[in-house]
Amino acid sequence: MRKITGNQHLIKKINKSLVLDMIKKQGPLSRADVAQRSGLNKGTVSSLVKELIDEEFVYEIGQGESSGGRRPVLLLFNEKAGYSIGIDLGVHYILGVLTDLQGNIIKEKSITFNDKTYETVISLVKDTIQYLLNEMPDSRYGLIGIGIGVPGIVDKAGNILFAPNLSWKNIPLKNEIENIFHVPVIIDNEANAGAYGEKRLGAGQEFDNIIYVSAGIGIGVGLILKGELYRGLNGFSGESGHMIIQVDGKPCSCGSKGCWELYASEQALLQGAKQLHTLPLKQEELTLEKLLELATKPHKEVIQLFNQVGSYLGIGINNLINTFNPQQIIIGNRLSMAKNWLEKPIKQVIEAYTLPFHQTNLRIDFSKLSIYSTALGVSFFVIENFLKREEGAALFL
Amino acid sequence: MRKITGNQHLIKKINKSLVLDMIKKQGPLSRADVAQRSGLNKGTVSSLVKELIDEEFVYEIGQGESSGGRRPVLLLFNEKAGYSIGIDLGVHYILGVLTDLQGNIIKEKSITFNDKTYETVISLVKDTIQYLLNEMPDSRYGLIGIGIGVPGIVDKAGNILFAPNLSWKNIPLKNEIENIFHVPVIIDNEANAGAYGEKRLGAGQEFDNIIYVSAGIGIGVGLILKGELYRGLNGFSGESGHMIIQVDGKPCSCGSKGCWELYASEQALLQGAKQLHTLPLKQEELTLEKLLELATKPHKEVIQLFNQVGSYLGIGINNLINTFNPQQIIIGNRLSMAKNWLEKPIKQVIEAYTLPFHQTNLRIDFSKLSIYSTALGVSFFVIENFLKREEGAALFL
DNA sequence: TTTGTTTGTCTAGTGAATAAACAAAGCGTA
DNA sequence: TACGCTTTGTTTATTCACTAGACAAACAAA
Repeated sequence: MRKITGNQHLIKKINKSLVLDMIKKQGPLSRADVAQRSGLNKGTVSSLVKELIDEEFVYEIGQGESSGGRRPVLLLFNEKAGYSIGIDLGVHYILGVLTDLQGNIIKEKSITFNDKTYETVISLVKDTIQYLLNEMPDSRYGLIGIGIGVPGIVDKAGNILFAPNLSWKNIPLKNEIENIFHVPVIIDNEANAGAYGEKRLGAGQEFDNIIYVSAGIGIGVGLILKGELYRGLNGFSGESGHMIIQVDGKPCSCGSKGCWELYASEQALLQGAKQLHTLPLKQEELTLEKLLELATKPHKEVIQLFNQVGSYLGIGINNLINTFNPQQIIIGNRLSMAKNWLEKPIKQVIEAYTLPFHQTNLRIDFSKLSIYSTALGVSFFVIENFLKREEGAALFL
Repeated sequence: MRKITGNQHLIKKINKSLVLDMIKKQGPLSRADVAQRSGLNKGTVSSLVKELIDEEFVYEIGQGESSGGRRPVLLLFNEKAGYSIGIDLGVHYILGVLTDLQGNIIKEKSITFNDKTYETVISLVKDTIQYLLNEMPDSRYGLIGIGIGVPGIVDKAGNILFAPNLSWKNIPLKNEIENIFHVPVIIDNEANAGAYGEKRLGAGQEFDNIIYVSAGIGIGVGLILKGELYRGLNGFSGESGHMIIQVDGKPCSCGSKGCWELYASEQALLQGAKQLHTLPLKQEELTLEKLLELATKPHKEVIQLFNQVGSYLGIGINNLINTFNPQQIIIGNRLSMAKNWLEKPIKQVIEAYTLPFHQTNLRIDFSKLSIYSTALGVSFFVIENFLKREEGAALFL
């Protein structure tokens, strides 16, 4: 049993990481700015900045305006010191992004697939990574890692335990990718990644208690609590799609009945559409995209369908709000494309049902990163992991 | 904007608190034991222990057995260095405990009341505190604080915003008690307190991700995530009793419909009992205690009633498990008295409905502290708060 | 008795932070 | 233009907490 003990090295890590974080998020700043804002001594800041410059995480961009004295030397985070790759592995598509250390997309590549066998898909993933790798500019640290978001249950060792919509089981994905590319690989659930993406780069940057609702074929949830992703005991948190909202309701493939995602997902929408006989579509043409087209026409019954799905989304979100008292709900993944028809019913349900105290200071937003939430999220996992290792932990944010 | 910076003071605080914690939980230990287990240098431990002895948090109990060399001096946590008072303010009762710093109950007092007006009840609370205060032994630090758990929504400033079952609104309880007794006062929701009590002193000591289900007149939930109590943005988390498990179900006094607690609480049980016309009880005699008596006879229909409530409890717990992936569920508050009839249906529902991955390494337990969960929980809040401050905190601004 | 081990203290040294002095570079005004 | 005042960033001396290692005391076993 080893406990964490305090020593000077820990202090330095904390402070160095604080300084870097400040330059990263609030830059350009002078050394004096950093000292003043952090409360650290000027000398301390100087010495920490010197190290950061040596490591090429920070550089000087020249002098700023004087306010009556010597002109400051402005410092900027060197977002081009290394690059990260994030892969959103969906049920029908792969979206890969190459990002710099600030999370800016340098290059992206997306493909769709129909053959879901593991061999086929994983080969496409490798191709995508290789393609992005070829496009990567030279830099001090090169490729710092690869992140992959998957639609399924992932354990903390990076194995996909179960991905129902891909029909995959027990896949040691992290090992496989690490063995090929020889960089750290992070595998996480698509909803967790999306939540983190929105928190760090998207709609949730100002908030610390966020529930990200990934409404796609099913529903997954990513929880940002106290500013950090909450993963649960084994990393399986967020399977709220299988929350029962209707006792003895529709049977679900998970073995339960009345699960939320049976009423509020893309699948629920398409099921509902099948029952409509007034649609100018063949059964095999039924897609979310087509329904969105119809809704814009506008097609009354389709809009009503969206509204109904929105109401059910609101029911589950109500449950989550009463339990978590979050500051923000972010709705992401494919259904967020239907914002125009979902937003109102969701908000109506919450206004009517959710406890009044839990509604104060609460925001309901839609994804800001749209299709990039997950890919950027995993990419940012990799970046933070890298900076932590290089710098020492970002203990306090 | 002030950030937390690292300095030597922080190191010392971390290490000192580590040493104290170790002696507290694993004592009696020698200085050498502490050094070896913590990884700290022997000299460092010696100097920290010297301070702790000066502050009377630790004392030497004499020599232990030698294992072939000089005999060790054994150290023990001085749990009598101060005392804390915890009050469980229920809907019909007040339970007060005086505890030492280890959470042992030195004295307790409970009363019941029917007049729920604030003035009456608060006067009883004050009497209870005063009674316990009179019983308190002399000690270095005396009364270190008072904690009060209440059945309602409490904000982070210690105001009771809303306690439906007491018909209270906007009560600045913390201020009022502090002004009388002049010690730090902590007010929290009854479920949060119960969760913390079980985590630190009861059934949850070994686990870090726990959901405590306080099943009383209504249902509240206390969340222990990553070993810490999660309170949400404003401190309102855990109102899962108002999770909708039946869309368009029974109307709830909160304005919503189909809330969990309408089907799975003490109130639900009594409602159900009212419908039974075969009971040898008058309407006004209907209480949980009477029903428990009947169940032991055994009375078939009453047992069935308990089973039904258990099943519904299982439904909501299923929802929480799928969302949180906890390691342990603890069922507490009054309904835990019905363990014999509730445990089986709860476990059956979970086995049948909850995702299999979420069931591995999951425990379903009942409260170990029984009626003391909440009172001990708030008392322990006070203790931890005190120890944090005494050991040179001032970390957070 | 002797030898080796364990405990706990003491001393010297290290690393990181702070305070304060200082040099460099600018502005403003007489 | 000259001088004083500000602001920036570096340097130096000091403080503080921890570590390593020496050491004395206390003990078991041979």
